Amino acid sequence: MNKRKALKEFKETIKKSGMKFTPQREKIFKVILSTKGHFEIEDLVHKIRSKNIDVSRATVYRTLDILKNLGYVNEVIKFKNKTIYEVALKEHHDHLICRKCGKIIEFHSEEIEKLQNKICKKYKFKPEFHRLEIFGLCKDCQK
Amino acid sequence: MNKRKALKEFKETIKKSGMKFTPQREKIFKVILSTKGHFEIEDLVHKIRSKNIDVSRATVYRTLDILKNLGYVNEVIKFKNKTIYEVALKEHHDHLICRKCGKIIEFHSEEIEKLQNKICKKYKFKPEFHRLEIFGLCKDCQK
DNA sequence: CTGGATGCAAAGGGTTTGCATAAAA
DNA sequence: TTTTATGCAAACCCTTTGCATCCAG
Repeated sequence: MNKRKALKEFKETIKKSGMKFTPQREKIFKVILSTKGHFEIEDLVHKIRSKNIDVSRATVYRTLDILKNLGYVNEVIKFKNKTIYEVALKEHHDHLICRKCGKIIEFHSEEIEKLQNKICKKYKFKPEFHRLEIFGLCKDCQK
Repeated sequence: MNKRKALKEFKETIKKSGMKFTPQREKIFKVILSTKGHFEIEDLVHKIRSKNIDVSRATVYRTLDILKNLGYVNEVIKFKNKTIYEVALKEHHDHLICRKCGKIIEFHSEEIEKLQNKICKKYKFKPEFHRLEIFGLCKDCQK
């Protein structure tokens, strides 16, 4: 999905949800769209500030919460009391997280997903989303 | 492993690591041993207080950190900025977490573990531990 | 004795919130 | 005009830390 289209869709969704489409929300959304991979709120605030865009930290937090509820971003993990997010536009995937350098490698395994569904069925549990994080040492940090 | 034995082993481990075996550490360890399933620090503090045991919150935090490093407890998840732990005496397992009532169901799948190892090999990643959390609605909360 | 452990209270750091003001609709 | 959003700063909450005191080894 291209950015123009995504923005338009976001505008409509926001309005349909009874909220207002403000310049701040537009700006935050745009910055997130241009973000590759994972980010934390502080990153966002700095990125926004460096573009001479005026949005308060509080608004960034409030908007992130909205974006999470609308499904535009996912909370990946709470690490050292900081929340790490990711843009939710790509396909679902899981993470290998290097304990040493912090690198995050994404992977996807249809086989694992299938096994998860099997387990949920067994417990009559209705899955909505999941997180699989494998911590360890990446290729470079094993040296 | 019974509690007496676990405590003895803990005492030895603590000493071997060059730390002191204090009454506070003993008390905290005992309370954790008698804990079934998951807990958060505040639970621990209250449990300890209700037994008229004097241990400061700071010491509980410091001891939990030691227990984590020694492998006696695992950090399960950070939820609403609170850390949830579990006793690490049982076999490794993963979690189904009910988004509505907060219930945590444990499961284990050897098949999933094997697939994970396969993936790590592919990325030349050396896994140390992992977390698989499936969020959704438990049997009761689907009604 | 002596160095690590404890308790207290204060500081930290990310996140949330109350309130007056601003601006979408 | 009405209602929701913003900005600011203060409040929150979990967690960490500095320091004087204590105590296990």
